[in-house]
Amino acid sequence: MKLTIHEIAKASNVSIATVSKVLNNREGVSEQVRLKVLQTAERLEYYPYIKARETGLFRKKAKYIAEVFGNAHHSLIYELEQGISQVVSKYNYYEVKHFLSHIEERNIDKVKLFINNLRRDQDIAGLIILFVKLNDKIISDLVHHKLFTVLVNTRSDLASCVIVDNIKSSYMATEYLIKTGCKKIGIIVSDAENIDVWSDRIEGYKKALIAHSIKFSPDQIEYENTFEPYQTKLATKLLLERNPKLDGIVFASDWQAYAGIQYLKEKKVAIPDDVSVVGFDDLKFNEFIHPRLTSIKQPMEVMGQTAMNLLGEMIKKDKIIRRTITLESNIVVRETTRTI
Amino acid sequence: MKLTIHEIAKASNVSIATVSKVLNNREGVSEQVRLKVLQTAERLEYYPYIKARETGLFRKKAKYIAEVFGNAHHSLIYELEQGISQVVSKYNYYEVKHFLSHIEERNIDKVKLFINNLRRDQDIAGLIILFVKLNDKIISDLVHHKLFTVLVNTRSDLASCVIVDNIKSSYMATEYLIKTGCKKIGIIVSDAENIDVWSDRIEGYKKALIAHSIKFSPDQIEYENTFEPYQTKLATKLLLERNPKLDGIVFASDWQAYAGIQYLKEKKVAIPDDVSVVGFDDLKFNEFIHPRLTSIKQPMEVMGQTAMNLLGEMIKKDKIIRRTITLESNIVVRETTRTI
DNA sequence: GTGAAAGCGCTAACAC
DNA sequence: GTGTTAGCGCTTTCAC
Repeated sequence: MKLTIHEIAKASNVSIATVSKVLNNREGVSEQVRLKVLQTAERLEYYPYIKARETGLFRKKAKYIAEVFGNAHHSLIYELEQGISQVVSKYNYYEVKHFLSHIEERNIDKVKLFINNLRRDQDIAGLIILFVKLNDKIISDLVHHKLFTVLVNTRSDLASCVIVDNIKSSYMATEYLIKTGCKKIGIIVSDAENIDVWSDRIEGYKKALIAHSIKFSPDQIEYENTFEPYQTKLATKLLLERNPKLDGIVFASDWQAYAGIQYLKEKKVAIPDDVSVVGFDDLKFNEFIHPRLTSIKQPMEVMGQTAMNLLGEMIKKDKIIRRTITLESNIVVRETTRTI
Repeated sequence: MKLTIHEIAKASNVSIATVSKVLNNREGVSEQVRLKVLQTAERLEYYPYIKARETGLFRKKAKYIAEVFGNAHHSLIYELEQGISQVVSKYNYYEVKHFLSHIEERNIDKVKLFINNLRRDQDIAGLIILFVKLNDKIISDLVHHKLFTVLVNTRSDLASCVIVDNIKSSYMATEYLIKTGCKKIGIIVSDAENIDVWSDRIEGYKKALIAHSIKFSPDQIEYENTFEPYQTKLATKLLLERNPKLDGIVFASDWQAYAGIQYLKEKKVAIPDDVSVVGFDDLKFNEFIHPRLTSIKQPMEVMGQTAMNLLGEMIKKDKIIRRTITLESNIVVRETTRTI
């Protein structure tokens, strides 16, 4: 913290201005001086104090992208982050600060407070918020402060969003079960309020049943928020007890499906013949579980790329863009469902 | 970027010094003025420019912890990060910047360069390097620059380390197979050079064989670096072909074990009776795979906590500590091994 | 080709 | 209680 350009200026018998020029590869310095300065800088192991550099008039633009993650399986976070990073490196002077809200004890209010505070950080070039449902007030505040923001996996009319149509995806999952002959289909889903994903998946599920004239009753929905295998098995048990003729289950996440499948296997329920199962997320493990899990795959990596590209566009044009990009999901058919 | 204390000073008819006092809750301002300033600040939506604040003489201490991750399964990264964050929040003025090197295309040189560059960032309070094997030069540079550093999952005499004894862990895994009756044990392991973990696991494996007077030949080692299921299955195939009587396999990671198990099942090899299997990492998924995977569990979360505590101690005492903390691992016995 | 001086936004002595 | 002023470490005119 002590070594400044002054020291190295003195040591090289030049002015601080000259040192600055050399260190920044500016013109107008004789090769001789340039070398001398460079050498003493090297010798003294001088490193510029970046913040000071950035405080000046000549201040560089804001420099980093902040990502704020809500609750999600870390596999998804990982893939999303991969996508973001790939694109960020193209705008290569940005770094990414990564904030995880589940670290904050899943406390959505803390997340909101945190995001609000982010506005104060004038070094943020842009913000990507993932898996966090914000109210309109916060979003409009962000927009109002011209903090470029892209929402991933939540919808809002007030900001740019990158989403997959979860209603459609869930419709697809449910319809696939119907087409493979399921007559009585249940759904196990979280109702944590922080993201639209869950409610959308319920809606898509219902729509599919209705579209195929299949009776629906609220009994066919089981809510499970903990994502603990034990709890999920319990949820599966309850769902089955309430619906003895159940022959298909949509799990709103693969991780929950694993526990559900385990329960079914323990009860000697044949999968897919007695009960078929579809999950969501298409985790890599799906290939290893038995039977291999049919699941809805969402293009997480691409979503990350898309979000960052959109953000990059805003930053470049220095203008808020309000665009909703909906990406397609697809069903990866494996062994927990019968063939059509 | 425009609104500074000058503007709000002018708007409130006071000096910038007064504004600064109010905004920093300093004494010596009349309630009247304080209120007025606060109100105009609110009205004009002023936020202090943090960097300028930190550039002054009065400069705050360095403010963040940098984590640099090498290659590891994201489950492990997640747990480690959890541990770090839990402790960081106790030193609550620190934030964590999180850097992932696999984003950098697994290029270890880039990681090293990156870490070297980190020295320049005088705002770093401390550095936690995980799953990256650094040469002595870099480490001594870090130390020399008084950049407080803790290494996780790699050893070095030059810096503080938090590790588990992988030789011992692997010995434990191998010995367990021996005790359950395995006579011919192979190991499938990565030989990526970036961490000691792999070589240690080979060493522990060999030691166990020797200790129990079991013949070892290099044929019993199969290297697999890609972590691709297909490649790992191939590795398993090769290992079995070279060692027809093989009745036990140590996989140096659970993820690889999954693929290996899948291969064995495809070949109708009974697990654990024909071939027993032990993995490393104790991923959560182990409960769901069939047969449930026996694995060596390492206390990732605790390692994160320990590393951050150690770093915190250095920062607090403003002094480099060179301490190696070795945590214990344990074997979680499930169904891929026979009972003793 | 080189250096003096101003200024970035902020805080903290120290006058008034 | 309030304002004046110096200074943080750096870059950038603009004279010399």
